[in-house]
Amino acid sequence: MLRGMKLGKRELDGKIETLLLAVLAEGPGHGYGLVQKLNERSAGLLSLGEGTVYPVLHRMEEQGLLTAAWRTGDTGRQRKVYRLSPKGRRRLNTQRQQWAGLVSVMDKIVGPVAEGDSPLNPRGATA
Amino acid sequence: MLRGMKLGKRELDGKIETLLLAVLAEGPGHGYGLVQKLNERSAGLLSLGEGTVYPVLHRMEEQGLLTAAWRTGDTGRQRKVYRLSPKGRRRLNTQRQQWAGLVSVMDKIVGPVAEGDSPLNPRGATA
DNA sequence: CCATGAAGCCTTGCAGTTCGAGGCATGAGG
DNA sequence: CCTCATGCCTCGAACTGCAAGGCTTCATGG
Repeated sequence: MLRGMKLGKRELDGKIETLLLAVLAEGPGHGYGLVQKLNERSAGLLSLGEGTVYPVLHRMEEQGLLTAAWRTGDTGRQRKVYRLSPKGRRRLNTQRQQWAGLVSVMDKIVGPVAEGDSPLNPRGATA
Repeated sequence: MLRGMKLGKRELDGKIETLLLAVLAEGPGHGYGLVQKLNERSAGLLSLGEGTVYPVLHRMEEQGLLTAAWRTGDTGRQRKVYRLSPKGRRRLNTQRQQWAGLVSVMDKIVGPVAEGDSPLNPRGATA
């Protein structure tokens, strides 16, 4: 099977924050779990390491987008559970708009992304 | 008219190369003109400076994606005219795929960009 | 003649981001 | 005891956009 190409190294630049905000908007979560959730949902296109995500979470907490609390999970293990703050929710909105803006620009200049033209389903691979 | 918010500072990260490839795929052009073309076509969302674009062009030329030639334009002025190389054309393809991949990931996790939800046409502004 | 502004090109330094490598601790299962 | 998965963290390298600044030529107006 023609494996979908992974995203380029810097393809994600600036988007990880948005992704985290979106996932946390569905409910609280801890770092390690968030990494897995993102990687799984991306259907193989993403393979983030923890070393990539943790600094982002710290930055976001520092900016007041997130609140963190230590919780003892089901396993009796200590986890740092992050929760979206009101400010974070607002940020998610503006991030969504900026993303829409980028899509708009790319559509105009690079051309729209055709249906079924994603790496998951490249043209000519399906017959 | 309700002006659409400009893109965030780093929103473009990594995409300028793609934009340039796409524009040059339509025909050769020189730096200064390319900057204007991009800014105009973006309908106000982009406002790139030359200091941003020139280094990218140099990098791309160095990588063999572009070929450059000094030409005397209509005004009798010297211009450095860039032209897409075969390698550049291939790169454009992979860039398009990666972009499609990113769109796919963002769709899955952040949610799809609704029609007319771009900063150019925000919801609730159109009647 | 001189000033101004637009067309054109360029470089340098700063700041922000991802990523890989690496390190530390706990609990479960062999 | 050892190893693997969970779970957290930090550091340095590499890349990128951006602002600021500088250079030259041509056309226009005073």
